[in-house]
Amino acid sequence: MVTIKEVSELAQVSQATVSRAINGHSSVQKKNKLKVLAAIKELGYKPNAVAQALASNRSNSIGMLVGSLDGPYYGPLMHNVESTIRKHNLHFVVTSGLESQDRETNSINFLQSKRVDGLVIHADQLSDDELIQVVKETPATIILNRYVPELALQCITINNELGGYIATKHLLENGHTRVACITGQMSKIDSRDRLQGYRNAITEFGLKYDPDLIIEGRFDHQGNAEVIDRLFERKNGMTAVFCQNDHIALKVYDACNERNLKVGEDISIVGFDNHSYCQYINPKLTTMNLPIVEMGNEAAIGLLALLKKKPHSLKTNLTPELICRDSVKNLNE
Amino acid sequence: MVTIKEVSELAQVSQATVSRAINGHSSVQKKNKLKVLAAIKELGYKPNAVAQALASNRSNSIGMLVGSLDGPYYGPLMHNVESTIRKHNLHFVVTSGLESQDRETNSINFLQSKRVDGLVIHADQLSDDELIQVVKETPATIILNRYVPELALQCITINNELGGYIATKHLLENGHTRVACITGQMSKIDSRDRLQGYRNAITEFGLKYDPDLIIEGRFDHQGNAEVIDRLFERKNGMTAVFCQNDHIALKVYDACNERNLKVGEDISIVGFDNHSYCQYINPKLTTMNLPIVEMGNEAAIGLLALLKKKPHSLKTNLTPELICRDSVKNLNE
DNA sequence: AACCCTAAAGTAAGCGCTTTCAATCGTTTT
DNA sequence: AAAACGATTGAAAGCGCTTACTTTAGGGTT
Repeated sequence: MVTIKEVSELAQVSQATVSRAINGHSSVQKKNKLKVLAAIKELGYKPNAVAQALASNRSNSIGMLVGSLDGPYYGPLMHNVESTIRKHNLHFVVTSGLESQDRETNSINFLQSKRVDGLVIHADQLSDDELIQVVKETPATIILNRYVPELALQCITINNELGGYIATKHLLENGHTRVACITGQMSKIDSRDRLQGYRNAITEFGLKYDPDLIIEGRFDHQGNAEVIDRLFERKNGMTAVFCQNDHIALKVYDACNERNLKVGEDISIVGFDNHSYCQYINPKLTTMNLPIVEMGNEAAIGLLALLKKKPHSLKTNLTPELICRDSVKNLNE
Repeated sequence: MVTIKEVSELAQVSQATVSRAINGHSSVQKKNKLKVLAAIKELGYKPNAVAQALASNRSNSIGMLVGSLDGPYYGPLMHNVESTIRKHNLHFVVTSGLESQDRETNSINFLQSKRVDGLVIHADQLSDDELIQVVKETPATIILNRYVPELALQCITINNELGGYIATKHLLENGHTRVACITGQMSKIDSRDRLQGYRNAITEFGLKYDPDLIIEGRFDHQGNAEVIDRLFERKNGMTAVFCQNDHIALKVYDACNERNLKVGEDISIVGFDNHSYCQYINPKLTTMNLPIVEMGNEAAIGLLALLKKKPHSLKTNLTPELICRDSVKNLNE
């Protein structure tokens, strides 16, 4: 590996001058700058980022923690953060937490040990305290999908309550009065928020909140089939169901098929997440689109502001958007 | 930030001993090791990975270049490489090349400047020469989905020819004799390989290769509709079509719908890629599954071997697998 | 012509760690 | 008991860069 020393010798200037030339510092004579550039080219010199980081205490890179490197949610999120970051000549490092607290802690330690200048964190398992601790070490940190009061200016969340409200309202506006809701795990704040949105809509429409219409499912693939069976067995007169995510909605499709009920006709469904398969299933699923792109962009913008220590006003609570497709019947017509 | 110096002072040993204790070197008295560990805990010391890397010329991390951080192909790939890598206590850094040569070069430079110990590269645009150059600087490099003769032992590819053969054979075995093939861009090696597999199968079954049945489409979303129209207009008597990827297959579904042809009945289709939506469309698409998981694992295993300079025998040409669903009719019955 | 300024360059001290080499010390060998 | 040895440790020299601090040189002042 060729070092700055060799460059300085070939260019016949000091290492300091080479360093200044590389980093676009003022006060380097044009003549010398050209000599340096020529030498760099001739030797094929590439600065050692490790040494640069150690000496300058800046790494010109930002780190991101996501739940998984795979999947329809994190993919676009990483992509959007990265592309903005990159435009500002910062480099991007991702690690995954895999919904394990150890892994999340470990990943953040890794990023911090690499002395990233900033951090974008999407953590499920870390406690508020831990997050506060992280921010203490890496002040330029943006936290996604979590609200920590002490870090209010650095948190970006999705307004799940509003999302639940919009989804439910859509059903109500289409004339449904018996709208069921299958939640995710109630241990998750997302589930509770979406359910609250559901309640808000129900109330707004002068209906009564009926626990018979509510059942707790799971966001992942486990055991929703039985839950849905139970919901059907309740004979609660439901004509529509708001599923708190698309996986659940898919299972309801299956349950309807088994019972010879036609989705979008006998029973209306609204999902949540706007998973890519929503447009391929039959009938196409009406669902809530998560503002992932927006979240990625906001995160990057907020981060850049933090790095420059500029005051910034983040959009901190993003609104999901209703995507109307074919799984909801309008009873008013 | 607390440094090794402070730890050494608190533990009343030299920095060298602290360093050795941290890195699990032999020859550190148990007594001292405990003192060091206690001091580390008390101070909350975290080693500065940047300094470590500079001093040791090892970073304990490996880099990966993918086409995009988003998407159903790269997601699992990253995930699988990462999980194996992580088990070996190495860290993982990804960057994306976005199918631009500049970006790919830039990304690799970034990773090399961070002095990653090894590299996994999935590059579309880099030339063989550039790849050889990269390997010269970072010998522990695995190249995905490319075959560079000079780097034969470090390349892992998917056997597209075999995949095309298997897909076509499946159709032939189901009694189809007029099997069309819609290729990707013929400028891409994948397209040519898959087509060659098609030819092999056709020949093996004693049929004649008929250019009337072949048409060049695109792997992405652009313009396949017209191509498919042209194929249909040829009135070539086709009863089945092998689509070189699932996007194309999806377009053929649309074309069939427009013509009131029933997929899996009037016309049989095999796709390629096993995109997640394949199981959600109607009828479910029979397609070739890419061995992405296997590729990720092989890459990681190969990389670890290279790092240890152990000889290794990589599985270098992985076989896609036929996933039978409902889009192929058996004419023999 | 003596003086002062300032832009540009050089010198050298780290950044926080690893690692070579030398020193120390309790043992074992003869 | 002297010599030799191996196991631990410490001292210190870097790793390749950045950056405060100094020096130099050229230009403008008086």
